[in-house]
Parts: sequence; structure tokens; C-alpha cells
Amino acid sequence: MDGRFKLDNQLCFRLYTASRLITQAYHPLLADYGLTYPQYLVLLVLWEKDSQPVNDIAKRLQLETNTVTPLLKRMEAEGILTRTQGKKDARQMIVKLTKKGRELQDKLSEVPETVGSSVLCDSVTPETVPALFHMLDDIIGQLKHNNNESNS
Amino acid sequence: MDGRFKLDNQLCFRLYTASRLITQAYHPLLADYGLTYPQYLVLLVLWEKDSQPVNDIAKRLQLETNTVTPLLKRMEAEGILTRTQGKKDARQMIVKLTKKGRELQDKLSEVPETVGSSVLCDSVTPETVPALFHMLDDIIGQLKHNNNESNS
DNA sequence: AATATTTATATCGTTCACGATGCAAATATA
DNA sequence: TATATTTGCATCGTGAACGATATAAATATT
Repeated sequence: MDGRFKLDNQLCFRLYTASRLITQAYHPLLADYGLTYPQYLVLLVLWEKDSQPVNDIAKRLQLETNTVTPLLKRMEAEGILTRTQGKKDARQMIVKLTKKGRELQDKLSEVPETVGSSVLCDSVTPETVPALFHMLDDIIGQLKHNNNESNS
Repeated sequence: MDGRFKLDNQLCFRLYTASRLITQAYHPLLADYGLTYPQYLVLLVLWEKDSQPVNDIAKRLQLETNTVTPLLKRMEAEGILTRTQGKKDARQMIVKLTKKGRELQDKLSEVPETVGSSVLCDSVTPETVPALFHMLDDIIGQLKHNNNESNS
């Protein structure tokens, strides 16, 4: 059979699988606090810089607002954050962490290390991770560029 | 702020983003034939080996049957494949490509190369891809192992 | 042979992800 | 200032993912 179509030859399938499995690895750590992995990503963004409009959060996560808006609403319903209309620009919705949202950072302090260490193996070590990051960043940059190009 | 929580330090976020962007890259190529990326993956599996039970397809894609079953039903509705009860084991549903499903392989012959070449860049070249594959395979193997372990 | 367990698949509910579209506020242009 | 365009966010519909659970067939145990 044509080797081009072999699943094992495909980068995309590996990324797809790795991404799903790593989300599953987060699950037991986050489920205790009623969080999903994308919600955890939102928290990472807000812990870095609190009080941001929806658009900035979406851009940071490379997601569309139609993905982020419902996600934020669920987190608001959970009392993790607030969404208030911007004063300077009435179109913007400013997202702020609540006390509960900020406190989650302490409660989840073990998470990055736990997941991080669970991925380490023969070929993925503190020495090789930078090279892996570099390749993934290049791929992401390339795809972002190509995908945007075909939209215009 | 604690560097552990920085989005930019996280392997998982890179994999998550790369996976999503690559799916988006496939979209325009597959949409012409009414296919989604996961449906394309099912086709890759069946082109490799036609006539498989649901479970074998799910295992190959590292997915659960509750993800694959509805997916296969949609593809059946599109006339791409058939699902017939197994004779040897009446619990199994045997999935077979239709003529239309087999013919899609010719129509999509350009897809692997098109997507493949669109990710090539400075740090991702035919020379470095094997190393990237090796790291991703290691990560996948590690995660598969860890995730199964915590289920038992 | 009768009962228990495992296996293969399916159903259900929830949460993304995202294309398409809508709407109101802000900005640019006439 | 009136009109057009852009921008920020939201709504809607569809298709994954996946945890939890159900069901029937196959297999193992008693």
C-alpha cells in the first residue's frame, strides 16, 4: 500500500494522540476541583495576568471567542471568575478572577510538576525538551501562518 | 510569578495547539469530500486493512468505542462504509468500505503530501522528523502506560 | 447445565472546537 | 453629522471526545 497513507507515518496523528492522552493525564488532577483542561488553560492565562478582555484570552490560547465565551460562562457559574462589561469599550467583557479562582493556584500547585514528570522518558529529558519545544513552536508558527493565509 | 504555571513553559499546551492547528490545516482539503479529520483517520485505518471490527479501529486510533461508534454511523450514513454484525461473534460490528469509501483514497491522494509539506520549516525537516517522531512516540507510550495504570 | 464474569458495542449527558451568522459599540469615511 | 466599515462578543448547529452506564453475546466458573 502507498506509504503516504500509513497512519504510522503521520505527524498529525501523533500530535492528535499525544494531545488527547495528555489531557486525559490532567483529568484526575483537575476533576477534584471541577475543572476541565481548557478551563485550566484559562486559569493559567489569568494567573499570569488578571483582568483581561475575552479577546486577549482567546488570542493567548489560539482559540475563537465562540469557544471561549461558553467556557468562561461555565467558569463564571462555578464562581471562579467574573465577566463585567468594559468601561472604556462597552463591547469588551473584562474577565477577572474571584478569590476562589485565585486560591485555585495554590491548590493546583503540584499539577504542572506531576504532569511534567509523567511525560519524561528515554528520549524526552530536561536536555531534549528545549529542542522539542523549538520544533513544536516552529510547527505552530508555520501552521498559524498557513491557516491565516488561506483565509484571506 | 511561579514559572511552573507559565503557559509558555508547558509541553501540553504546545501539543494541544499544534494538534488543533493541524486539524484546521486538513479542513479545507477534506471538506470538499464532506470529511472531518477523525473520519479521515478512520479511512486511513480501513485503507490499510479493510473489514475490521469496531474495537480494532478504536484501538488503532487510541479512541473509545463511544467515540468511534457515532463517527462510524455518520460515515455509514454518507455511504462511505457499511457496518454489519459479525458472523463468528455476533457482538462484533464489522466495518467495511464501500466503493465510494475506497475511491476516496484516489481523490485524497494529494492530502498527505500537502499537509506534510506545510509543516516543514527551519527546525522540522526530513532529517529532524525521525527524532520528533521518536519523542512523540515515547511520550504517547509513557502516557498510555500511566493513564492505564491509574485506572486499575 | 446454571450462574457469574468478561467482552463488544451502544446510549446518554456534558464539554469542547469551530464554521456560519447576528448584533451592537466603536471607528473610519463621506 | 450621516453612513459605512470594523471590531468584540455572542448565538446556533454539528461533530468530536469521553466518563458513566446499559445490554446482549461469549466465555469462564461452579
